[in-house]
Amino acid sequence: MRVTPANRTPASAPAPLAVPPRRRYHFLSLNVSSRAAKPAPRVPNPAPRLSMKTNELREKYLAFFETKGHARRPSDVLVPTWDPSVLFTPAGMNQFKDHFLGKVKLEFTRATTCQKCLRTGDIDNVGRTAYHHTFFEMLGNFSFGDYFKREAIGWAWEFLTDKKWLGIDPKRLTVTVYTDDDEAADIWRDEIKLPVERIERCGEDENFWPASAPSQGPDGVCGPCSEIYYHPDQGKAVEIWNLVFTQFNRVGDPPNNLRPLPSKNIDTGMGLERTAATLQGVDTNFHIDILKPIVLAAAEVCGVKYDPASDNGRRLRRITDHVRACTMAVHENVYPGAQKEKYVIRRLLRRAVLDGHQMGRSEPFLFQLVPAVVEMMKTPYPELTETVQRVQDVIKKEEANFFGTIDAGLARIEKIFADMKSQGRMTIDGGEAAELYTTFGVPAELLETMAAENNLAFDWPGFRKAMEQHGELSGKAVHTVMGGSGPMDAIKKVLHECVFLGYDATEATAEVKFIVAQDKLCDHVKEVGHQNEIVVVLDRTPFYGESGGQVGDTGEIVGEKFRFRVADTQKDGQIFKHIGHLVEGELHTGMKVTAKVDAARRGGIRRAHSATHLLHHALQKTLGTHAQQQGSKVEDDYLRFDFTNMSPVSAEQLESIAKIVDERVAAAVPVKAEILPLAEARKQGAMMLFGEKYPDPVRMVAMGDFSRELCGGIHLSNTKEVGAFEIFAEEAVAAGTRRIVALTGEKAKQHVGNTKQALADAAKALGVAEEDVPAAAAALAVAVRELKKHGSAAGAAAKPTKTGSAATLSYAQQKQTLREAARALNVGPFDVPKRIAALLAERESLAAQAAQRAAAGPVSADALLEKAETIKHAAGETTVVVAEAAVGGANELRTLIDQIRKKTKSSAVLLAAKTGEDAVTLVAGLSRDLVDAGQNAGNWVREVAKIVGGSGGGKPDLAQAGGKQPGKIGEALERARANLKAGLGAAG
RNA sequence: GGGGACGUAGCUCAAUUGGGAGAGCACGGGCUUUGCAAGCCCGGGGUUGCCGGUUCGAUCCCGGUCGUCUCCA
Repeated sequence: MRVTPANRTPASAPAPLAVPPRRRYHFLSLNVSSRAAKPAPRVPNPAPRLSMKTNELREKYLAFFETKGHARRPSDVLVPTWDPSVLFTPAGMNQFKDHFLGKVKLEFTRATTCQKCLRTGDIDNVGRTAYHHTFFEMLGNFSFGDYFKREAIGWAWEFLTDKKWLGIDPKRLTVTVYTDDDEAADIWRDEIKLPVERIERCGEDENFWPASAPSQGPDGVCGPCSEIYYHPDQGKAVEIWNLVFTQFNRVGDPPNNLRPLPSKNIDTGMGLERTAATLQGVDTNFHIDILKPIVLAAAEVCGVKYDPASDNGRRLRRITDHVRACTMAVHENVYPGAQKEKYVIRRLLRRAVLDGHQMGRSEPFLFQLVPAVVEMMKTPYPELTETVQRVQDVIKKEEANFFGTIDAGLARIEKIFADMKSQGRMTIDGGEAAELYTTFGVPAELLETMAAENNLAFDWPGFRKAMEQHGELSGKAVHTVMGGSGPMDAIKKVLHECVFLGYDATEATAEVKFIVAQDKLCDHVKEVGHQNEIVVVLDRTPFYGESGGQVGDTGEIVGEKFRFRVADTQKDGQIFKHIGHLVEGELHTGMKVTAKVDAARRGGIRRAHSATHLLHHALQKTLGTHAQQQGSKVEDDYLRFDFTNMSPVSAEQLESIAKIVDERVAAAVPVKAEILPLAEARKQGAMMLFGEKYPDPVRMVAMGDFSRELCGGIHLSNTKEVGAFEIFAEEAVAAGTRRIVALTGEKAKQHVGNTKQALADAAKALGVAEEDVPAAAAALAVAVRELKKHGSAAGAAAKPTKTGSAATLSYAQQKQTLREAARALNVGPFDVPKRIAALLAERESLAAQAAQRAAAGPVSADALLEKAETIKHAAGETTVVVAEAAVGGANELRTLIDQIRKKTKSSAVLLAAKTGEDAVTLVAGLSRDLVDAGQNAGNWVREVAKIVGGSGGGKPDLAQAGGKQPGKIGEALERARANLKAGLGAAG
């Protein structure tokens, strides 16, 4: 007889419905096929809501806690850029960190959420097990110093078992509590009336948060927890809800290191997919109502049938999980990339692509699943529907990139595997793995998986070492900047910070605190060799140290009888390093000095930096909010700005961007910087830049009401001071990232002048109106090409017609015209006049040569054959042509030789041409029979070339040579005849 | 910013120590066929990304540059 929860005897010990064995994760073995073949036996009292939809569960949870006075809050973003401690939101409590710590004013003390989460800790299990995901949703209810264990436990039980809510049979549930937590255990036993044998006490590694906190730490807020398990008809129990009671502050190591918190908190987490799976009676999360359709869509796109127990079944589940994670992340503007959260997304995407590749896909397919994901997820997250196209574009592009290298990468991998087999090696070399990764972008984790499938080990230490070397090699140029760790560490221990005065001043008095020369701390220096740089550290400084993309200041530090030229300023933590050379006198620590920043250069930097913010604003306005900053470099009236955009920015868009910036400059808007709490800045809508770790409080730079950015840089006081703004270039830096280079102030004005000048010069050289420059330039290039190829150009002499309508072009048009001309000539814009001059000269000289040849008359094979002589030798009879031919180059000589060969049975031809004032080209050809007889065209022509001061060689049947003395062609040809006859042993 | 790979016909790719730039597909024309599918014959199409160096001679070697991919910072 089957034992079901309903007919077990609670009295027997050990309790048949015991809490499952302790494990960090609980999941069912995925044994779907046998289950499918044999329907689950009837349960006497099946759960009444066996078919509850996931969306219904999510809504019920939130609604239930609303009835208990909770504020329903939206999910926080998947990638919380405001929280530098995590890459992705790992749990529901993350957005309430400050609430728990009492750092923010509480507008509510009870909250409930359904949070989008992403974890990669168990990524290898995804698809293989029933319950592992990367992306998942977590339901939770939270108390910030409000209710505690009694309510948390009571409400959890009510929600799970009450017929109005989930209505789960109480007999299917068991719980665990922390070993010391009598309070929780008593509530379960006395108030919930749960039999004691269904309450298990567990140690700190399982029922404490963070795990093992009491003995091992970390210090900080922590507490015991209580987990609720669901016992299905078959298989293992599932942990569906974890109630965390944060009631302690851990200080130091035991004993007596857990201090009670004045206000105790509740933090609970219920896995949405996992609970849905139990309620829907399916044995893997991937078969619930919001995931199964994606699995099936993946199967269709991949052209396979979904067989849950097969390899492909596992691959399809992994694809389902990963494409859902990627969709949600890309929707939030987290694109696949090389670092941090971007790399995580890239890895997920590539893993899924590899799965598809193994099922026979060779073109992007994941992007086709985006609509299916959105369809399943749009009820709780309707905003997903607005970005489907962009998300698909991004995913497709990344897929295409990887498909582009995957074949080369896989070919290499196969070769490695084959080599290893033949050599009997069992471990993938770390160096090879690193090369594969750095060249083809095959993530090491992927290679490791593939190696395992071939029963090969993976050399992780070797891989890491190789990557370290790669990193050193790549970073070498950067790291040669002086100031090793030794002296700087010592300085930081003594001097914690250096007061920065540069926001308000470019000059200040200060005291020399440290001098570093030759990587050693010095009390004084007097070098004037200027070989190695010296670092000076002051107690206060107006010099800006390079950070946030803004370059370091330059200038001078002067004092009594000395002058130190600052070539660069770097920031090491809070210490400013003035790097440069002593150009006069001696420098001692303790000296009173005056630090003077190069104010003109600083002015240019300020213009460029404020312009950067205007540009960012204009980009977002023109291209959309996805055009977010990816990095920038701000120098003296020069800026580089990288941002997210999938395609090149069109000329029209660039014009619009420039126009917006110009308008903002003309509007003369004040620029204000203020220090305020991070949370407040976020509330005011400040733009957070990727990858930057913001301190709290932060500095926010605002321009009017349109731009708010967190920025430590130095800005203008009014946008009008930017002066001129000129976009210099737009280019790609990486897939999905574009770069705009722009100039401000003087440099922008100069650039405008240069552009106008270059176009004017080009027009003058070509003798056409400015607007006709691109066409004329293209025609010129074609003419030169024709001349080179055919020795004559029909249209070469025809000058482009000069249009009388010299309509003055606007500057934007001039810029565009010059760019078109540059593209036609394949050079940079400012090289256009130079290139045109070079082409004109080349056309001139080619035309002259052509004219010379034309005067000498046409050269034909027949004409040459008329002058041929026939010689008899041991092997037969050969037609010999040794002559000068007035042609343009080796190609034409070869053509003549070919023609002679076709017209004769056996031939030996050596032709010479004067191909320049002091250049001779010789080509020799022998017919097959002569080659077979041991003759060699290479030797023949080489000997002859010596006479005209050159050398040569080639293949036995055709060879060429060159020389420098056209005057000796006649002599050379004599020798050629003589040598040939001698070689053939001719009778004469 | 640095390391690596790649860049050849419209597309996919070849081209032995440096020695005459090719194939397949696509395209155009013709033939065969009632038509289709297909087959056969012929043909057009190239700045070997660009600039420079070495060399008698560079797709090939070297330097630089641009573009794409990739990794590191």
